[in-house]
Amino acid sequence: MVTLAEVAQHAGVSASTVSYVLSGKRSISTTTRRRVEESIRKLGYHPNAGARALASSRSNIIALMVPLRTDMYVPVMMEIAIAVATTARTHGYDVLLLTGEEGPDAVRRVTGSGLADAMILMDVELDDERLPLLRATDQPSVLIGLPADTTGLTCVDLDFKATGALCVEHLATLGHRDIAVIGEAPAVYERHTGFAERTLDGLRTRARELGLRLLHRPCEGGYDAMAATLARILDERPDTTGFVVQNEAAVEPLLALLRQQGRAVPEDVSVVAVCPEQVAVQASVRLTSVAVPAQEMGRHAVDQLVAKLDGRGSDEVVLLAPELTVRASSGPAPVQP
Amino acid sequence: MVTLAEVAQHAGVSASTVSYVLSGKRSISTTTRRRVEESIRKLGYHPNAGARALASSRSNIIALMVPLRTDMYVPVMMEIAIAVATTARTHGYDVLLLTGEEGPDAVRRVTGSGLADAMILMDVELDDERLPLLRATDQPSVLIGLPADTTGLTCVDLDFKATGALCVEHLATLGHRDIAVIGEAPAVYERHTGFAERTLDGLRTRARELGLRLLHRPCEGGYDAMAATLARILDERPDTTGFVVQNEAAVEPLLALLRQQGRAVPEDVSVVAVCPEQVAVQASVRLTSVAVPAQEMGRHAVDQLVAKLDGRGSDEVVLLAPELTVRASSGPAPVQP
DNA sequence: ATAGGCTGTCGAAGCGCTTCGACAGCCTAT
DNA sequence: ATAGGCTGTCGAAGCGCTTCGACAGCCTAT
Repeated sequence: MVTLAEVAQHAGVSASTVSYVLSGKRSISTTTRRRVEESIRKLGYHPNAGARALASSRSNIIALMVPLRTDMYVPVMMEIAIAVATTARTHGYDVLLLTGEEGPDAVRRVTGSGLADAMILMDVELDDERLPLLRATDQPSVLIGLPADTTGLTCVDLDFKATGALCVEHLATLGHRDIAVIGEAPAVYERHTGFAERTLDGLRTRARELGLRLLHRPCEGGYDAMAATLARILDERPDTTGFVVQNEAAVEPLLALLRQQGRAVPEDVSVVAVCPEQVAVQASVRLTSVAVPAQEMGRHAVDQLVAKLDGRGSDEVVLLAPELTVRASSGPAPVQP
Repeated sequence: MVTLAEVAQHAGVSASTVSYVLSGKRSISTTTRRRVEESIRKLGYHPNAGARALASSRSNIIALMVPLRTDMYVPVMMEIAIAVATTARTHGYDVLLLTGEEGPDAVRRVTGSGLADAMILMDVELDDERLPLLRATDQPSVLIGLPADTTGLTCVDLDFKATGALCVEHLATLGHRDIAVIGEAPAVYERHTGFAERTLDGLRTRARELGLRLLHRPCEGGYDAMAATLARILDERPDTTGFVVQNEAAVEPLLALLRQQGRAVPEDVSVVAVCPEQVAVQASVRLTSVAVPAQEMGRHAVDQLVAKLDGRGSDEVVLLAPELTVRASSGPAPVQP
């Protein structure tokens, strides 16, 4: 492995000069800089990460904690993770992948060992046990998701309350009066993952304001669960003409069931989904949807974190505004017979 | 931050003694060890990662290169990534997440800087430009996937040729004579990702051996593309009764289309999928399928890598045997009218 | 003409570990 | 009784960087 000393010797300068060329922290004459850069290139020099971390007490690494479960919103997670890795690189940072498995210990380990300079936490629960640790340390962190108490924390998330409101508004505008919400699996609500409850809050609040009737039913993914849920909904509210689906795994089963029962989309019933763009576009009916802006969330989280690391930026909660894209699954409510 | 020197002072021993307690590389008396461990616990000591890496020239980090594209086999990728992270932790390693974006430069950077001790590469293409670099360096690596030339490389993958053969055999046993393969998107074949071609090879070879007629059509995901592909297949081979689907995004559209055309599954046509378990189970018909053993691949790759890092293990290609699970989508071929 | 201030470069110290050689003190074999 | 070999511990060197203080050499303002 090539060292900085070797580069210095090759260029005929001192080690510190090479270091300053690399960091730009002191001015270096153009001729010297050129010579050093040439030597770096010729020798194929890469600064030793450990030495650099030790000397500067900066690892240039961002830790990303992803949920261990692989059963839910996986595409969104993956998209965020990749956006984080890509954006981090543009700022000169690498990304360390941690699973939620270690829990709070992971936070202690990372902050204690200087493995990473900062952390991004995904899938934060309303009352997450890692939060006190984050507040206690001076290592910057950003949450993707919104816990119950955000004091002293920086968070990025989609504005799920506004998302819920937006879905209801869209259906209301089209004349739908009875709306059913196909929610996430019951387990999601039990874990108190904030986004599900916030969406529901937005849906309910706006529905009340607009005088609509709203029915909410959690639903496991898959065909059988969806069939049971749909049957129940149509028993309870036969006049339902608008559906809001938040569970990706329920989207295609719902469409299949509606088709099977002779309910045409969008002529008889309208469907609005909260899901990644790809799911909306590839579904058997192109879905009117609010996209979860996974890439933007990942990018934003890193930008925030880097700002903090540079001494800029501060604690704040950023809620990204939802955007509803109208596609082929929603239309005017059928005229009452 | 607590340092090793502070622990040493607290325990009343020298720094090297603490180091040896931590590493176990020299014998330490039980009393001393207890005392040191107690001090470590009390002070909440975590070894500084940079200092350790510098002194030992070992970072205890494994780099994982994931593909940048987020448009394909995402759940599989994510499952592998999480299995890698989890397994690595059990061996005391952390995982650095790299996207394919940097290409070969990422390999140079990692090996040159000592950022990681070893690498795992996912989504390796048949003639990947990173391979020469891997062969040239003495840093251990494992590929998930199978390039054209595996000399000097360690690879882990599902045996896709056997997978193809297994699907054909299953349908043949049930009496199907005309089989159609819904393949991956054309772009996948153009990129020469090995697995698609190897599956096809297995399908064709076994079909020939068993005297079956086989039609292969690449297919983009989604409903419209699937509709066009299916129409074409049924025009060309109206007697087709067996389908093998490799593209996850085509599964549900295919089932919907078959239903729509009045072809019952499995009474009229049988469907076998190559996809993650979850997709097979949650589909509108529970699918007979060969699962891609993502977790096992990730775990195996790490185990191999750690063996190499410990001086055990050697270059070899491990192909995991496919397993076909019979579910509700396949049955005896219909009796000829 | 000269003081004072830049600009560019160097040398040395230090970051927090690991690891090597040394050796004190004991045990065992003769 | 004594040589030789363990066992357990220490001190020092070194890993490859960053960063601080020092200062030579020049320029500019008076």
